[in-house]
Amino acid sequence: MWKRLTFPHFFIMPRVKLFNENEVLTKAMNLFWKQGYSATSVQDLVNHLEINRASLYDTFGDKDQLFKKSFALYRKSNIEGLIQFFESQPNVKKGLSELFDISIQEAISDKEAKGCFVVNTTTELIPNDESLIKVVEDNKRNFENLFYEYLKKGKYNGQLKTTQDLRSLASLLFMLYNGLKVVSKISPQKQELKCSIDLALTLVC
Amino acid sequence: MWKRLTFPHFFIMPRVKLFNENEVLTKAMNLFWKQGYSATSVQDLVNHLEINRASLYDTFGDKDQLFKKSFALYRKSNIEGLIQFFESQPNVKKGLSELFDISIQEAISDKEAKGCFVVNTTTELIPNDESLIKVVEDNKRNFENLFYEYLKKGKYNGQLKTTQDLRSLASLLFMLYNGLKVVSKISPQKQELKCSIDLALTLVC
DNA sequence: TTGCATTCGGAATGAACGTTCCGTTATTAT
DNA sequence: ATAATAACGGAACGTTCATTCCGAATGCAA
Repeated sequence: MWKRLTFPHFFIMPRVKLFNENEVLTKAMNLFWKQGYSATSVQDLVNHLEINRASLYDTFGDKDQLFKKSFALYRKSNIEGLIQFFESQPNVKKGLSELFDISIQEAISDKEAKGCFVVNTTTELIPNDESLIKVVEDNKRNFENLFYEYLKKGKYNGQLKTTQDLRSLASLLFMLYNGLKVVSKISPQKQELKCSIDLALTLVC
Repeated sequence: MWKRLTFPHFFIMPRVKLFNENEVLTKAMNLFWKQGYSATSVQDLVNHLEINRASLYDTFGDKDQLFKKSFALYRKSNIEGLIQFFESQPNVKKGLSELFDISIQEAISDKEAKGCFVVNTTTELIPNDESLIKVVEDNKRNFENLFYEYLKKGKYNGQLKTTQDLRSLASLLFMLYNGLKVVSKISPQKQELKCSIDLALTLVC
C-alpha cells in the first residue's frame, strides 16, 4: 500500500508483506472448510497460516471478515470451476455424469473429508447468521442457473430427449449435489455413491 | 436415586429432582439442533434448560455427554417415527411421496429453520470427532434399510413395477433426503422443493 | 546512510469458556 | 422432629477465546 504525499517526488515505500495474501487466504479457507467457523480459533489460524497475529488482523480484519473472505474465495472458485467444466464438456449427458463422478472421486481422495464448504456453512450458520443468508441463496441460484442453461443447451441440440421441466431438473440436481456432499462425509464409498447418482441421472435422458 | 443400606429397613429418600429429565433433554436437543455443538455454550444450556449448572452436570455429565444423549434422542425418535410412518402407509408409492411432503412441510413450518440434526452434526463434527463416525454410519444404515425394506414390500406386492436395483434406490432416497434437509435451510419454498422431489420420485414406479 | 511506514513477535487485555466446589435448601423414611 | 441425601444457587477455578497493543525488526526511497 502506497501513500502519495502532496509533492509527487515524495514516495515512501515501507516494508513489504512477507507473505502472499492469496496463499494465506487459501490456507484460511481450507482450515475453515475443514473445521467450520466456531471450531476454528484465531490461534488455529495463526498456527496454520504461519503469519503473525497482528498481520492477520491488519490484513484481513477480524475472524468474521477472514471467514467471509475465505468463504467468498471458495464460492468463486467453485462457480468458476463449474462454468469452465461445462464449457469443456460439449456432451451434456456425459458432462453431468462426469461432474458427479469427479465429485465422488474428490470426496474419496480427500483424507480430511471436508465435504463442501458451502454445505457445511449452510448447516452450521444458516439461519443464525443473517448476513450469510443472501450469500448462500445467491450461490444456490447461480448453481441452479448453470445447471439449467446446460440442460437447456442439451435439450435444444438434441442430446437430451427428456420432456421434464428443466427448472425442476436443475434444482433436483442441486439438491442431489448437496446430498452427495453430506453422504460423502459419512461413508465415502465409490461404488455405492456412483450407483445412486447414476440411477438419478437416468432422469436426464 | 435410592441408596440401599445394609439393613433393608433403613431407606433414605432424599430430595427428588424438581425437573423432568426427559423434558430437559428434549430442550437440550432442540438447542443443539438449532445452534450446533460448538456454538452452544453451557451458559446457553443453563439458560434454556432452566435448570441449575450443577444439576446439569450431576444429571447429564459434561457438555459432550449431554450432546451425545441429545443426539441419541433425536436419532431414536427419527428412526422410530419413520418405522411407524411406513407401517401406517400400506401404499408404498404414496407413502414415499407423503414422507417427503411431510419433510417439506416441516421445513417450511419451522421458523428456526433447524434442518436435520443428523445432517447438521455430520457436516459440523464428522470426521473430526471420531466417536461420532460409527453413530452416523449406523444411522445411515438404518435409514437405508428401512427404505429398502419398504421398497421391497412395494415391489413384491405389485405396487412398484420398477426394475431398478432397490439397494441403489434406497441409498438414492437417503441422499435425496439429506439434500432436501440442506436446501430447505437455504430457501424453504414449498413449490420448488416439491417439484424436485416429485421428479425424483418418478424413479419409484 | 537516513527516515519512515509497515510487518513481526509476543505480551497483555478482558470476556467467555467448561468445569468444580460449597454452603443452603428441600424432601422423605424413620 | 430428625437424620440422611440430593438438588439447588451461585461463586470460583484455570483455560481459552478474540482482540489490541507495543517495541523491535525490516525494507524502500531519498
